[in-house]
Order: sequence, then structure tokens, then C-alpha cells
Amino acid sequence: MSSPQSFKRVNRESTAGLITRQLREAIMYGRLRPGAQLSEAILAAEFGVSRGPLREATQRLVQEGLVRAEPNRGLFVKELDEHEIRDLYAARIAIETAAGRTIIRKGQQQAVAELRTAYEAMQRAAEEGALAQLSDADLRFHEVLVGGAGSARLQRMHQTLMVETRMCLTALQGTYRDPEDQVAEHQRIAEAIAAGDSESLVEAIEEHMQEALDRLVPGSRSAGTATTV
Amino acid sequence: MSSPQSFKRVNRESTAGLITRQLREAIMYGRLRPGAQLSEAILAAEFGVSRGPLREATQRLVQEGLVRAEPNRGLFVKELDEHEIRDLYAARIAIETAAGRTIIRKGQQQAVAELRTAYEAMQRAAEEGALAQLSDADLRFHEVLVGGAGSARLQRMHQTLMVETRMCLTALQGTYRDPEDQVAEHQRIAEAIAAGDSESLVEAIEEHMQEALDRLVPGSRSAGTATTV
DNA sequence: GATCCATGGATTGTTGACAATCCATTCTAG
DNA sequence: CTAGAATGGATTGTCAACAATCCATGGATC
Repeated sequence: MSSPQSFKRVNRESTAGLITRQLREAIMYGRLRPGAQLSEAILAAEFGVSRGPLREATQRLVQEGLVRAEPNRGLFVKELDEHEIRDLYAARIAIETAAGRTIIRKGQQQAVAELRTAYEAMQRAAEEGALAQLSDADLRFHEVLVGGAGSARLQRMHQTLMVETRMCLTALQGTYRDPEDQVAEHQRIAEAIAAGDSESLVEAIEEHMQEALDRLVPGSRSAGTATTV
Repeated sequence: MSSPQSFKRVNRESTAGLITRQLREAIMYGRLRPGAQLSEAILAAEFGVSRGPLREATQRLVQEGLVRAEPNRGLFVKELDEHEIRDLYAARIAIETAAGRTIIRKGQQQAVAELRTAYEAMQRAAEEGALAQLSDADLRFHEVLVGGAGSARLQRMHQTLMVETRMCLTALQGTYRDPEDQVAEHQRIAEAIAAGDSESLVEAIEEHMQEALDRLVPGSRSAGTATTV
């Protein structure tokens, strides 16, 4: 009865959980387009389950804010208009700034190290011209940033925001951006934290987010910083 | 066909929504004790609905983090141990600090005014010795603080945290605290924002939270600031 | 020709019954 | 007396059918 290697508990995830994850991914990567209607009957048939578990899955997505439910009408993939995108990035600024400040305040050396690692992964991807990997490493950097603060609640809230961020990136798919700039912005953030400089951390994050916003919402506020191609 | 006064849309909330709200309130105010098991069958009978809608309601609470679901075992009201409480307050520090900084950065005069109003309500309740009202005004102050930042996402995340906070307060029910101190701490926060002083804002919020933590988790870190009765 | 009403199709909302799983208890064998 | 297996009760997990609701289409009336 000894376990020579640790086995994974089988089927530990609930059916609703499995479906939720697949649907979320489909929304994140644009396979389910914003505004598209989700038919319970059709989806249930596709997943090969009854409407019960499927309903549970969709309800989770509703509460995550990825799906909008109109009573007696149906479920629709949420569309992110300009206002929503601004709100999303405002929330990300709040969370990520707070996370960075926490790392500084607590002097979490390990978090700093992990940030550097994440940053180096971005740099490598940029040098190799691997855009998909660069994008993944980018998201990972922000996950590490918030994870480093060590608050499970903060991290969970941030995860939801990052799913929406990925939705935005998917919508931007195809537009080009100079990888060097992208990497440099993250280096600023990482180094500000490493140096324990809260002021430049705030600046770095706000500018980083503004940069993203400028690309997502072209008719934005300041034309001065819009240096993107 | 004219509407002499605006009528409320009837039955606009779903059954699951109604049940969710009632269960959440019961948990918040301790009518459902932490650790208590929630039986779907019993609850469904009490609400007079089938297990379908009830399940939907409980699932929402699970995702909010108020209820823990053990597969094939049952649902249990989440218990907040010391670690959880610390995490909760860390998250609140992050969100509320970020909200305050946003108000300062954007120079939201209206938010400042609302904060003062909320603060005055606390002061009035304290003078009248109305402890229940003081507690409500206290929570309201924090809601106004985050609401003032104008981010729907931030506010939603904060609401969840405040529900858990209320759970903690319910657990503390009966312990006394000097209302004057309580009011003064909020005044510090409000005035720091009004003065646009980010540094003292951060200090005020952190000390305010630490004060609350000291009462919730007696064997806490610093004995120096523990001046509570 | 425009407006109102009735009808039909489609969707979600709800239900009660059935299956699978788990835990505690009891029983049995050593 | 103890360790292990069988069993029973209770709970969640799942399903297919039914009811309620909504929107669009088409037709009748003025």
C-alpha cells in the first residue's frame, strides 16, 4: 500500500468545475466571442451532460462577471466596452500597486527573486521573438507580482481581472507592439520593488497600464504618451 | 399609460438571488454559525423551493468564499481562523488604500464630501451611544471610501470582503470598544484624503486595520499598539 | 397602410426522482 | 479484545420532463 510516487487524486474536480474551466478558457481566448449567446441546451449536449451541472458552471461565470444573464432570455458572453476596460485597468492598478507595496513593506526577498525570474523569462522570449511566449510570460509576471504579496484573497480577485485582461489581449490579436518596450516596462516595475521605492513603483505601474489602455482604447485621454505603433 | 410615479419592476430578482441574499445575511449576522452544515434538503424545504434553485444559491456563496463545499460530504459555513482573518484584513488594506489613493489622485471632491458625511454619521451615533448604528455607520464609511474611487470591480471585490468583516464583528459581539477612538481613526482617514496626503492615508488605514486585528486575534504581533480595552 | 392582438417557437426556470458517494456503525473472524 | 469487512443511513450529484416566460411572426381590424 505504499505510494512510490505521489499519485494525483482522480476526478477530484467536480463536473461543474471542469465545464467552468473549459468555458472560461473558450471565452478568454475568443473561441466564444463577446456578445455571443450561450444556449444551455446546446452546450449541455456538447459537453455530454445534463443541464443541471452546466447551469451550475454558467452561474459561476456569471458571478465572475464573464457572462451576463438576462432573465428568461439567455446567457451572453460579456462585451467589454471602453468604460468597462477602463474600470478593469483601474482595478488592476489598485490591486497590483497594493501588492507591490506589500512586497516592499514586508521586504519579501523571495517575491523579488521570483519577479526577476519572471522578468527574465519575458526578456528571453522577446530576444527569441516568441510573441506567444512573451505574452504568457507577461501575464505570469503580473500573477507573480500579486502572488508575492501573499494574500489568497487578493490573488483570487486578481485572477478574475487577469481573465478579463486576456480577453482584451485576444481582441487585440494581430496588432504589433515593440517587445523591447514591453519588457522594459516590467523591468521598471520589478526594479522599483527591488529598490523598495514605492513612488516609482506607482509611477511604473500606472504608466504600464496607461500604455495598455492606449492600445485598447485608441481615443484615450492623453495623446502625448501614445508611442505605440 | 403614463407612470405618475416610477414603479419598481416586480420580481426582478431571481429565486436563487433571493435565497442567496437571505443565506448571506444569516451567515453575516451569525444566525448560521461558522462550521455549521447546510443541508440542501432541509434548506430547500424551509425556503419552499426545490433543490435546484437552492443549489444555485449555495454555489454562489461557495464562490464568494462564505461557504466551503466538501465533495459528497456537504456544505459548511466557512470558519475564519487567525490566518484567514489576517488575510482578510491584508486584502482590505490593499483595496481601501488603493481606493483612497485613487480619490486623492483624481481629486474627487464629491467623494471627500461623502466621506465627511459618513464620518459625521459615525460621530453622531457615538455621541448618542447608539452602538448598533455606530457599527453600521462604520461599515458604511468603508463602503463610501471604496465607492468613491469609482471602480465597479473594486467595489464588488470589496463588498465580499465586507461581508466577511461583518462575520468577524458578529463573532466579537459583546466586547466593548471606546467609540471615541473608533470615530477618531476614521477621521484620520477622511482627513488624510481631504488633505491629499497619501503617506498619512496609508498610515491611518494600516493602523486602523491593525487595531481591528488586535481585537480579533488577541495573540497578535505587536503588543505596543494594543491599547484596546 | 398602420396598429393591435393572438399564436407559435424557443429559451430559461423549476421540479421530483434516481444514482453515486461517503461515513458511522455493526458484525465477524482471528 | 482488536482489526477488518460488510451494511445502512444520509448526503450530494445527476438527470429528464414539465411549467413559465419571452420574443418574433403573421393576421385581423380600423
